[in-house]
Amino acid sequence: MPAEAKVSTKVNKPAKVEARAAIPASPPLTERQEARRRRILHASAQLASRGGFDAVQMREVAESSQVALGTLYRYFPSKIHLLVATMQDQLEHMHGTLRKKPPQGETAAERVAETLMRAFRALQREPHLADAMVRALTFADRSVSPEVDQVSRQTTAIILDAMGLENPTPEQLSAVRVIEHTWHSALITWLSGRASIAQVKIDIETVCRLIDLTAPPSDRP
Amino acid sequence: MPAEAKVSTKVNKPAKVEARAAIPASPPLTERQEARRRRILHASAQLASRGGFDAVQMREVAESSQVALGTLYRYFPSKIHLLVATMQDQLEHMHGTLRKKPPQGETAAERVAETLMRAFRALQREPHLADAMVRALTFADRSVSPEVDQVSRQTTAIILDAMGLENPTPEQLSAVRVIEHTWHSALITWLSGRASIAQVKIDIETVCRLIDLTAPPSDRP
DNA sequence: CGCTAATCTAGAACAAGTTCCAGACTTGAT
DNA sequence: ATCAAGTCTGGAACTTGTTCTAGATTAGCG
Repeated sequence: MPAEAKVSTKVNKPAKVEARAAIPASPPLTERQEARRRRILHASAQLASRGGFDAVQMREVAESSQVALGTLYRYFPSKIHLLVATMQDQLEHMHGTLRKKPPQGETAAERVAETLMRAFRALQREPHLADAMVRALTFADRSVSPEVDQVSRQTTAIILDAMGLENPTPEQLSAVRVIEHTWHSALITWLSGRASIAQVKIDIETVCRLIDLTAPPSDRP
Repeated sequence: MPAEAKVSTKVNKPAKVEARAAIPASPPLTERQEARRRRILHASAQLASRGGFDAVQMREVAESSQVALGTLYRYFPSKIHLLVATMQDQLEHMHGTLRKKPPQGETAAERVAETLMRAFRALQREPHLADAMVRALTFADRSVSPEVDQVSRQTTAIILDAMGLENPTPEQLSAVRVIEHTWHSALITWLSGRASIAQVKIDIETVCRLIDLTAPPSDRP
């Protein structure tokens, strides 16, 4: 009965909307829909790379990706949703890249710091894109929680990878949480010009010390 | 030659504006101007307390504070500036309150954690206000850097107060920076419903352990 | 093939932040 | 008291995110 599979279910909430999870669950998209989605994300990243958050204008994204404005909103119910999805997309790349060349450090703390600094350098290459994604991430309200959570999980996975742990203790998970907090907030201070790259480095290295602090049993093989 | 002292100097930047420092420097305001400023901040906090960030609408703020829209924008060049100024205002209160009853903990880490949790509980009493202020703070771009920096300095002061240190070492200052990062980011996750109050507590306590880690010489009297 | 339900498109319409403007009002200096 | 310069006001206008609508298209099914 349907045509192209439903993209998302809209509800008439007074002010905000909800979204479709970016996880490969949900109704599967047809090929053309998948293509549209890709075009949109590409346009989003492209525009963001130019002028950051402000340069990602929904009408422009729609035009660039050859899609009607209404369609854009069907795929991504708000600008924030779009940018968070863009971030998910970029994060996947990043995780893939990082996997290939695991960090070299001796201790878990060193490896995590190294990994985050590597990611940081990647962001420095596209500071505007970083701006758009991070601002969206921290500005997101409850209606974007699932997507933001997904980003958070992905980040956690990257950090745990760097630590090289199978069964992290609750304490270590707490440390990872704090590291993520620091990572996000440090990025923001850098993006808004209130902290230098060197300062971000120090902050990351500082917080990574928490890992040593929470590694009681065996850390070295 | 002038009338009421100039409030701020506007420049025709393509998209953004700049602001007057909230620090008691800059051209001093006349009494009526001070009163206007106060009315505006009050209206802002009031509206924020109701519906959070979205409820602070510039037209409403202007009306509530009996000021023309153009005047509101002369005092606070953007909604973000206004909310950050509102935060400065609230932080001063908070710092005063905290000064009166210093934290009881034995170690510096305990005292800082206690202080932050106290602040957190205060925010819980006005979650919408907290939402508006914190969202503005993290969404602020470069044009608001001076004001955001001021907020950051104030927060640092509160934490250092709690630590009870006169001459913090660079290491300790790094720890304080990381604590601030964690504080802001943890607040965001709480406000957006992605972390529970208990989780925030754990994160704060976890990061505060960094203080012990960076207190080499003498910590106990 | 022909249907039917859902999707997509183009474009208007609405909302809130921000900018502009002309005229009334204040202020400090002469 | 008068004047010049800067402020404040009310309101229109512009921008960009978001919503809505009517009609054209598409996908899968009988």
